[in-house]
Amino acid sequence: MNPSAVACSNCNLRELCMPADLSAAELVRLDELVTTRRRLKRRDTLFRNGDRFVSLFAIRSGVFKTRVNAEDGRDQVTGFQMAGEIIGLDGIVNSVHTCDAVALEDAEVCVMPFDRLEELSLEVKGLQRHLHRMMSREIVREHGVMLLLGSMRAEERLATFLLNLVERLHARGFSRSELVLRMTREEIGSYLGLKLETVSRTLSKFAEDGIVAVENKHLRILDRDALHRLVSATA
Amino acid sequence: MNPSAVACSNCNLRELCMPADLSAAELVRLDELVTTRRRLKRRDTLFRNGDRFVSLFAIRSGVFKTRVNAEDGRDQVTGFQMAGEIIGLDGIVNSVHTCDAVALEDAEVCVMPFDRLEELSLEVKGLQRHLHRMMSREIVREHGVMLLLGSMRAEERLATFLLNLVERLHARGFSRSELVLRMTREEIGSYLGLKLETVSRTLSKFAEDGIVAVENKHLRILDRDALHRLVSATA
DNA sequence: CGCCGCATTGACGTTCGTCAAGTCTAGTGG
DNA sequence: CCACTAGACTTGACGAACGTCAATGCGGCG
Repeated sequence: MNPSAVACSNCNLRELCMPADLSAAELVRLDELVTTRRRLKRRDTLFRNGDRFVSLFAIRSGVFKTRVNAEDGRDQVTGFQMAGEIIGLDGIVNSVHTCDAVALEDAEVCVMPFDRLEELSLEVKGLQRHLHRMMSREIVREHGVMLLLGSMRAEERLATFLLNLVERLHARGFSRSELVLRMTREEIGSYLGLKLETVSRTLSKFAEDGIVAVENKHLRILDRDALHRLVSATA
Repeated sequence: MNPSAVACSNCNLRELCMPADLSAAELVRLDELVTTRRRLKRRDTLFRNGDRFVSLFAIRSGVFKTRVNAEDGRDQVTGFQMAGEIIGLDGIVNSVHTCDAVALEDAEVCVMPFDRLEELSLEVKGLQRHLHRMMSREIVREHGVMLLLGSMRAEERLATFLLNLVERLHARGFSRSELVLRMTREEIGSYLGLKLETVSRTLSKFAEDGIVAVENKHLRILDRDALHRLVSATA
């Protein structure tokens, strides 16, 4: 792999996964941090519950899911991550990963050894701040998921999910009305605390109501406002 | 307030909320960080959704709840926090708090101005590491809540909740079998994604089955194993 | 001592899960 | 390149778990 290919300094995703306000000198330091990349194929796991935690990973391409496992085999999808997002933060506390990260399509990640990241962030204040903000953002995101799981009905959950997904895709240059679902109905259901049949039925209902057009994994949002109304509907 | 009273160096909760392996010199620095405390009465809010984020808070005494608000007025309790735990991490990402923190009983917190905490953690590596671990721990905790909300039935949720609560109290020197619920049934329900009636009914059922003895807010665990079995029961 | 918030319990309704049948799709191997 | 198959999806019928609504009891605080 060509060294210049793993430089943050000329990565078009830098603004997404790294702090914006670094000096040229600091950027050079950053390139020392991210020295390797890793390619994954669909269904490959980036890390697994129980794996020793060594690195955080910045997603360069592809979509991942993270999931936690219950003792009895049930599992819960805790998030879907895409380009520019960081995964592995769960491993920091005990140096062990506590969830699985699985590629939903062929993907590539930047490997960021965490001990080096910590050392570097002692010297580069902007990096330290960035790391704190990333972790805080994840905490806030999970608050939102708790709200969803704890108090929303199926239609609201799915509407919230679709709007969030398309918004994040839009931030990456994709359409605000069309998207491809990289995950199965079952994975969506696990994330939303619903069974796959309920996800399917609810999507069909949205389609009937003219809110979306569904064709397998391809989805078109026909009535954004209707989706928004569903989200803020009084139960 | 007597200055010595706000020193981490002689605080009996230090091992809970601060790193264990600080040198004497580092401990002195720590005392510079935590200069004020704040007392709250029952129902007082420590911070509110929308408040500017300035400080993290370490709980010295009392129990808090944090909750997020939906636009339509619904809310979701995201956690109950007790002595030695840190609240306010949600505010870091955008310098604005995104949830409310409410005292469930008279309480006292140590105020840790976050800009100073960040500066100090540039110099005290153990403190930096500690901050990272705290945030990661919160992320992992929330994964557990997502699993609970997304895939457990009412009895499992409540059993999980009670075991977690009594375990944390035990770590603070309290009984492993007796506890006082500082929160209402409604607050428990909000946290667990259940209605207060369901919480009440489920508690009554546990009492009927001889698993717990309930008298208002006072609760005695009579059969720990039964609770554990409920948690790991295949749905 | 009285009131108000909290809790309990019952009857009933709704939403979503379960089970099942059948179609479709995409990936695999001949 | 096509046929085959396993997984993914849809849809329906039914049931269980939990929510809703309502009545009542209780206890702590002013």
